[in-house]
Amino acid sequence: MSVAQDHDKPADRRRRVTAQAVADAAGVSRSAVSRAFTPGAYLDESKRRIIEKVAHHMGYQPNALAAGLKDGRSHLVAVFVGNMRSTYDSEFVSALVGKLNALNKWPILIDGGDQRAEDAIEQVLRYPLDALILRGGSMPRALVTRCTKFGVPMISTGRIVQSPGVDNVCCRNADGTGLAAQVLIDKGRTRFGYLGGAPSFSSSAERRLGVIDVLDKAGLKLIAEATGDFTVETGRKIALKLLAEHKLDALVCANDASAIGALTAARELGLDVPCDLSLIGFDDIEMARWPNFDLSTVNNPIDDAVDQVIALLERRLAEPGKQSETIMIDPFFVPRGTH
Amino acid sequence: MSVAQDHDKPADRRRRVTAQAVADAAGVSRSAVSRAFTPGAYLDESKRRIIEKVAHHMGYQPNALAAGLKDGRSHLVAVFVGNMRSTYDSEFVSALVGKLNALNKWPILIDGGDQRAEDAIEQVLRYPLDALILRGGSMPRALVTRCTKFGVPMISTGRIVQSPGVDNVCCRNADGTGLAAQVLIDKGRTRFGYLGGAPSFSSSAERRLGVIDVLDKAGLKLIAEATGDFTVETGRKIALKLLAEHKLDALVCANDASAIGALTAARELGLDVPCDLSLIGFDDIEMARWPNFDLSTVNNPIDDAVDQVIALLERRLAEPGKQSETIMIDPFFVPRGTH
DNA sequence: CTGGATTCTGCACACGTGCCCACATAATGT
DNA sequence: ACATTATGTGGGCACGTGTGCAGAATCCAG
Repeated sequence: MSVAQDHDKPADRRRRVTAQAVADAAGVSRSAVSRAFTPGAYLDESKRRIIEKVAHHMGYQPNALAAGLKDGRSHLVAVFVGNMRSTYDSEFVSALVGKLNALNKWPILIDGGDQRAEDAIEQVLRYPLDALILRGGSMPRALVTRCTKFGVPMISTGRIVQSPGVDNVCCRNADGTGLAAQVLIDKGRTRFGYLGGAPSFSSSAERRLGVIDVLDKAGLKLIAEATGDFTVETGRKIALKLLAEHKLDALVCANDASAIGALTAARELGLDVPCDLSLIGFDDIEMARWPNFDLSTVNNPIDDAVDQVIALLERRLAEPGKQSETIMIDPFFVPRGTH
Repeated sequence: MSVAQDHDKPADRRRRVTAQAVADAAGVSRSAVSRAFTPGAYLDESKRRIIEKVAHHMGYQPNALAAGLKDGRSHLVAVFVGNMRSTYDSEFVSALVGKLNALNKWPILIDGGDQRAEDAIEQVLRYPLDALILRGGSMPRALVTRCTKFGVPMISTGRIVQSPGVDNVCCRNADGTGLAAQVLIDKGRTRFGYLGGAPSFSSSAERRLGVIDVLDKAGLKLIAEATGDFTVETGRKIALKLLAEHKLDALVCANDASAIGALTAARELGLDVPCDLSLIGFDDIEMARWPNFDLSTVNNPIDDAVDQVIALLERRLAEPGKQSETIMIDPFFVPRGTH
């Protein structure tokens, strides 16, 4: 039990295997070990093989903290998620995490829904982050400038942040709902309603305008509208009221969750969807495809958006001082059974 | 443009503000700055205030990489998620992330569903992780031993990993489905079916046994069973077949998603739930509460489980050599409209 | 054998911090 | 007045790595 380790430290807490230990065991210098783990480095092939074998056996990997300290690049990326409970955000983050992993960038998740989110950001800035990715939600202006001051590149998606040094990836929301509205107009619908999300979210406002503009060109107007919070439960509650008070034949919703809530409400009220009422969502989450919903909706392309975020990240790392960009993504209509 | 920074380095890439820079600006020693950011440290109060002000103005925070390198504790926690698309796992991770953030532990997410997950784990081990948390899914045995070799404490939840140095938090699955089955028996149901998940997941097997044991005590047997993959789509497909081929009056499902699929199937087949058929899920995800499902289910307590994971983490960090523990969580029946 | 070219390797520095230690100053006790 | 204690401060080491540099080793042609 009291047998000492190779080194004479008290070693109350077991430390990591170090490059020096591997070097000693393999009978080479520490530099050689370091080179064995550096892709383009100059090292005799046979020696490299020996070192790799010994290292694997001892359970050695270069310490990423030390490496990051050396070259100022941590490979850590903070991901600030507005609302992790939201289905779309959750699908988005899932895709994002997968692609970051594949790139050997490590996503640190921060729950923006939490009260202490600001504090969390402040704390996580202690790491020299490669970037901070914002997914939806709203981050206080002050925090954005604070991050810029720390020199952390920011990439926002789902909400445009107008600030020098912040790159954006965003969906052409108005185009999306415009497409949907046009389909309904072509079908002969005339009595339109809009079921929005929280007004502080620009996406809901943009989507609303998309409907209004297209209606306007056709000489039509919104007959009724109401504001929810992007969730199924609230969507249902709001829609029950909206549909009872107004005789609508078309309802465009700010997102799929709201639309699914509205669909439930319509059925509870005895309305036949799509005969009596056309119903359209936004996002095209997996649930929209379920046979019991079969929701007509606007696809908000996750893979495209994530790819653009990754591309922006790589460009930004290659050229830290570059002009900030805003990439727009084109949504498209997905016809299913509710329109 | 060619104006040099305070220091005479070429500074092609802008570096972080350092403690030395703050010390120079505030007219104190670097040690003083360090102390200003160390909670219990000895420093004149007025001096501390000055330093804090200057530091905030310059955008200084201690570099967590350097600090971690120094004391061998990175405050990073890898979270390996079996399937981020699963609703329950996503709710679980959301809760876990929130509580880790509150503790100033930073969760690095790894998507276990991805092909390259093994490689990702190998790479992320370069960071001296405080711990590795496994949520569901299945991690290859070899990787587990590899992590242990690296001295990274592991906490598994949703699936018990029998290995020295791995702590576990797990639900008493059999008890849960047993409770549900008993309720149905008391209601007079006799013709039971079980809709399971992938058999490689121990949770599904345990839940199945829970039903069988209770049926056995009542002199009953499973009439039919089928195996899905925990998703709504597959649940529906399997249930369509199962319900068409057997005249059941009770169907216990391995999880809520399967149950919701089965509910859809039952309705498509014209069955009245709960009159003709009692249907019970497992997990109690948010969706189970939606009025259009109103699913009777077994609550698989997320908050309790996450709290236990956090507690285990803290105990493990306080005493790295401690015996590994297995904490069992008690699920409970949630009566709603489908039984 | 010798000089030069080529291939390989070890030394030592820097990255930014926390903390121990020695020391300086102020406060207190005899 | 001096000894002793409390309080505050700066110097410097260690954490583990990547890499420039100079020098060692090897090889080849003359």
